[in-house]
Amino acid sequence: MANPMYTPAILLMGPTASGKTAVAVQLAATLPCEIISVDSAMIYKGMDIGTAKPDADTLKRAPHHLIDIIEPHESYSAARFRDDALTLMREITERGNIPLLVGGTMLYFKALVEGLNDLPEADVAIRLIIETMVEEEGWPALHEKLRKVDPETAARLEPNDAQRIQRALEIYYITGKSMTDLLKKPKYVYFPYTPIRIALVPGDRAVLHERIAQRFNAMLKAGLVEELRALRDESSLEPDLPSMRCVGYRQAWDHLSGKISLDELREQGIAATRQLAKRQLTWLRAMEDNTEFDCLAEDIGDMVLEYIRQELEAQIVAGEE
RNA sequence: GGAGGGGUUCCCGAGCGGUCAAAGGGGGCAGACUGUAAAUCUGUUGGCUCAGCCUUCGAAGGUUCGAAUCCUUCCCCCUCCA
Repeated sequence: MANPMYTPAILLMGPTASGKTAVAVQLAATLPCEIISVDSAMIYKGMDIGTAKPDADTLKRAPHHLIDIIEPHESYSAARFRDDALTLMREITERGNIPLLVGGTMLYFKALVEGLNDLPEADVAIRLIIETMVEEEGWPALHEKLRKVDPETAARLEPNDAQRIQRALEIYYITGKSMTDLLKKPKYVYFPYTPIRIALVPGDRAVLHERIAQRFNAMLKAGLVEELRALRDESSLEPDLPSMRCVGYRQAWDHLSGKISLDELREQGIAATRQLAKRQLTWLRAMEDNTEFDCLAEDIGDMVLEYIRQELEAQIVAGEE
């Protein structure tokens, strides 16, 4: 079916609690597509409640790729996502289906479509060394070190931006080259698809905030704290793991450690979710070529479906010319 | 009924005669973002015709050149003794 010149892929983006899953499931029920999750939290096995993972029944009706692919003590990356997603997209297309990428991790979308430069992957040993240096000297000192080997990157990073300073130093220690130099090399963008980009955006932020609060309360009722307790019991987890820094789990961890009360967990968890949604909206505003839909609209699913149908038709027409 | 403590900008909370539109934190808002991204970081946060002016520190008076800061009365809240 697929015209090799115009292989469509649907990108469905939106902040947390915008109802992406519901729309995706509706699309999957109607169109010949397969869902790929674009979500840096749903990748973790056993983290179901706090990540608002679709339930077993939904997953049965509308299977999602890239959910439950690693353990909470493991880590993932934008680069791995890109590889995984491209592999899946090829398989899906070969089956005659359309890849439907759904999620809120905008860096993953960006890495997928725009590609990544050739940079070394994370190195645990080197990060450990850098962390030892931090304990002795602090981040501003490391920022100074970075300035000596990569002044351009140092100039654009704040002396407190621990994560990015660590990454820039890591790149230098592994390759002997500055991040600046490596980013200057042209990247080879492989993305043989014509994307249909859809952004689900709330027309009224206050309503989204209300939804977020209700959903977080529901998560607590559903046993978020117990879920985390069980995870901690069965494997040795640390609070600084990427999985344990996910919204909700981080606060639940503090609660289990006795640092905060249940009410504080509720309040802080809701606030952290709102802040996440805001950052996601900032990403969406910065991205060009998205077609926006008000995720609070009643018939949002139908509207998106209709739009996709039109776009697919337009692609076919364009392909025949 | 008696003895104390307190009411501060959206919230918590510092200030205790001028340098206070008022520290700090939270929240909000805006932004950044290349292998941790649900992460990490930055800016901003009374109003306006904006290098100035106006309105804020429970309420109303008063002292003073000048008060969120001192005095008086009143209204709330908390603790203790009855």
